[in-house]
Amino acid sequence: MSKDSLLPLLAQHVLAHGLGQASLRPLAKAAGTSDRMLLYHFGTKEALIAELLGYLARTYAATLDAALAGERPVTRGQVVARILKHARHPATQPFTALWWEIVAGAARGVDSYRAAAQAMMDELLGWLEGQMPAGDPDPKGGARYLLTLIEGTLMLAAIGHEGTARDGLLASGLAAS
Amino acid sequence: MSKDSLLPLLAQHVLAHGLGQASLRPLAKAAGTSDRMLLYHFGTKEALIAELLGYLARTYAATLDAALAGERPVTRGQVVARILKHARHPATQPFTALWWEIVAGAARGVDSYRAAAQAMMDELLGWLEGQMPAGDPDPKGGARYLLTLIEGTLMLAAIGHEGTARDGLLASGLAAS
DNA sequence: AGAGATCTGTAGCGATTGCTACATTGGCTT
DNA sequence: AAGCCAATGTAGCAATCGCTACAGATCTCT
Repeated sequence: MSKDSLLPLLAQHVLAHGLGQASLRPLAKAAGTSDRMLLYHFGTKEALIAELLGYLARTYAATLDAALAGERPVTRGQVVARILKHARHPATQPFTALWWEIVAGAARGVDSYRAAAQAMMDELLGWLEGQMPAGDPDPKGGARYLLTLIEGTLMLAAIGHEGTARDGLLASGLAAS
Repeated sequence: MSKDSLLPLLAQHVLAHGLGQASLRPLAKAAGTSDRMLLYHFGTKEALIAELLGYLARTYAATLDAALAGERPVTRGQVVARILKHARHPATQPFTALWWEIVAGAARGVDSYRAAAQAMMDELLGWLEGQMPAGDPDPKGGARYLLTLIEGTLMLAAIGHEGTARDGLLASGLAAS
């Protein structure tokens, strides 16, 4: 059992139970090994979390590529709608919950959290830029504008303000339902 | 030493060190008392955190009212600029870091976190509605739109993507520098 | 003044934390 | 066959966790 085969199992555990409550023994149990072996492989819990965050970022990138393929949208609203549909998909929900934990860690200045958060946002931003409508007057700025709106929407939804988020999007003129 | 006099000291400690790492003995030390007494007053750590979150929400509301008073802006961009200036103020930074922890808890479904997050967003939304420019065509929807944009901007800034956030705002047409 | 309620310190419990020392296994090389 | 080295289990350490039992202290009301 190597690092690489451990990481998916560890990721599954933190997706289900959160990063904050993740301690070595439960993690080991979920991965079918012992705390002793986790430290043997990763050296330190901190290093384990850092590698795990990296793995999650790579997984997120792969998920984005796979789930969001398709022909290029015609309007900005369609771009937003596609992302939101993906983010709200039940299978994505555990990841969304974890995302805010990563943001919290990044906001506190923890390097590995910040790196993972940036990597994921870079990935999403790249996808957005590539999906901007063909005749868009400002694809680069527009992608950043949409990213900002999307993340604000997801945050409001995360705390139970989905109504506010919906009305905000409606008033944006993007007319995503 | 009563609950009410304890809460500000406890709040100061979690603002400095985060909610996740807050355990009874350090909290008690910061408040000049003992873990024994914290449990005497609040019954349970969970109840303590819940009351603390309520206190933080009330404090946030008071801070907003105090810091953001002034004549009504003329453009939506000025509304956004005023909020962002407040959020970026050094004195607000510890609260901003804590905010994402609250969001993470709310996203995981913890009731007290969700209640506090909603209360704070209600407060901010109310302030925004009251500050929308006089002739605004859609003050209610516009306030929600601005709230979404603002929170997205703050999130990107929290993870070190301030450049992306700035470009997104520029492309929004609100022209907040 | 005496009785009861309120407040607070001391000590400790059982569980969990990250991590380590030591011993053992097993396969590979020579 | 001998020896070496990576892999793994067992046991335990000191620290911390939330919480509780017990004993004084202090205060209030009659």
